[in-house]
Amino acid sequence: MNTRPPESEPLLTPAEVAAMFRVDPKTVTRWAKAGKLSSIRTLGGHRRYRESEVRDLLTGMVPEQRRGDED
Amino acid sequence: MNTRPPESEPLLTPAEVAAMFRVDPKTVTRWAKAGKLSSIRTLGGHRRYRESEVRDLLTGMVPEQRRGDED
DNA sequence: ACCCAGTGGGGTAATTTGGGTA
DNA sequence: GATGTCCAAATTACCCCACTGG
Repeated sequence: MNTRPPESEPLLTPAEVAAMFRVDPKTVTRWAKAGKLSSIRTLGGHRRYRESEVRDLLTGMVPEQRRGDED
Repeated sequence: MNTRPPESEPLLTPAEVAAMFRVDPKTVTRWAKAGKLSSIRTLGGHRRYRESEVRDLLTGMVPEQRRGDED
């Protein structure tokens, strides 16, 4: 059979991302529209999200400001 | 004169394309039926897809597909 | 010829989209 | 401003069984 599987980054469905963040799938869509989260489109127009990016966001590895601790 | 032998472009199975888009293999079949994705047929009737075309579709760099702006 | 994972064809649920609204 | 919800339409996922690919 095909011994050369094409390398592709794992993608997540809107429902999966929503479950990970404990938000409504619609909210995830808004994040994508706002450019806060990059998305890939299926040929039918549905969005898919990069698992690596979502994981980084969940871990708090955002390039934005990191909240410091107060004294 | 062309001294180049006909290089066969790498073909992908429905399952491989489906994995790249994170969709069901049947969905890829629908895309082919709808003409959104060109397909090659085996002598038995199974579909094969061009890897280059699939990659372009994934990247969004396709002349077709006029929808909303990117996210 | 047998095995069996994958595919085609069909039908039916489930999810997603987009807009408007709370 | 950011989320959640309701709605209709579109897209996708899952179910069957018969056939193909190797």
